[in-house]
Amino acid sequence: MARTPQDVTDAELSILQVLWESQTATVRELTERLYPEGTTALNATVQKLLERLEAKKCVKRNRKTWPHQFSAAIAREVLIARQLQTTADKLCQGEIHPLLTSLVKARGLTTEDRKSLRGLLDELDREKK
Amino acid sequence: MARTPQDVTDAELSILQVLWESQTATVRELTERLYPEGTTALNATVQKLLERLEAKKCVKRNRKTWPHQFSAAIAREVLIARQLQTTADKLCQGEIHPLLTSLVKARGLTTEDRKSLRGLLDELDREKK
DNA sequence: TGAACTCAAGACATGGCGTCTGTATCTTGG
DNA sequence: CCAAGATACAGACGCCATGTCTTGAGTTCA
Repeated sequence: MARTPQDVTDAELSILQVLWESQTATVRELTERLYPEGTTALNATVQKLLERLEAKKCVKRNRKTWPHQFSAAIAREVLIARQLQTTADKLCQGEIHPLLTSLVKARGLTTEDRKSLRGLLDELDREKK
Repeated sequence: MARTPQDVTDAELSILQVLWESQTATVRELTERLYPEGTTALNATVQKLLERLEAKKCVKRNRKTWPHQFSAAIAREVLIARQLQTTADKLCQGEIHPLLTSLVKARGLTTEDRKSLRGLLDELDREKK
């Protein structure tokens, strides 16, 4: 039962979080944002994380500018969907219905939440008919 | 950015999967089921995994019987809910609505799925009114 | 009692992941 | 054009989570 590497790790995710709201950033900017008290060695850390994110196609790098500009190459929604599928695979043999049931039953759904959900369902019904 | 241990690891989950369908099992039974070709050393592996699951309160052990009988102490649904909350925390600041949206938009929802979802929503509306 | 099985505690190994070091490359001010 | 400072890149390092194994003690039954 070998361990399976994670899709996007915690440190990598923290970088994506910043990029999602900043559109674009340099290594220095990211470092200052994520490690305000840190040493300059952390620049290399951020660089490495970006390198790995780039390999995973989660980040785009613009090499034309100096210093390089980084931006997210994957939407938060895609990561959410991927993560949900992973959960479904591990716990429900890929079925997503149990996940839906769980979420709907969870406290925390407001009346508006339910209304907007119904709207989504109606849309699906219409396009599938 | 220290790494955080997992809730239930893959190997641990594979044990729970068996317990969920068998109700109860011994170490030997679990080992034979999970590692059909394995050596007897794997009995200790399974034992260790059970020990950790017990510490996490995911497994109950009946010490009155010999050999000990193990059973799941946590429902699959609870683990699903927990995992979903973790995803929400990491990717949506704890909001679950984005998860719902993602799941509903994903292909794979049948007409019956949508119908049963509506039923759930109706139920909620009724009890919250 | 002795053989076979089970339990328990700890050690071990692999590898993921965050971090750091050292060096090459680029840019800018003088 | 050169020196100084910043950035990029490759590789190494170290911690620890996690799956596995070793050893020795406890239990059952013929």
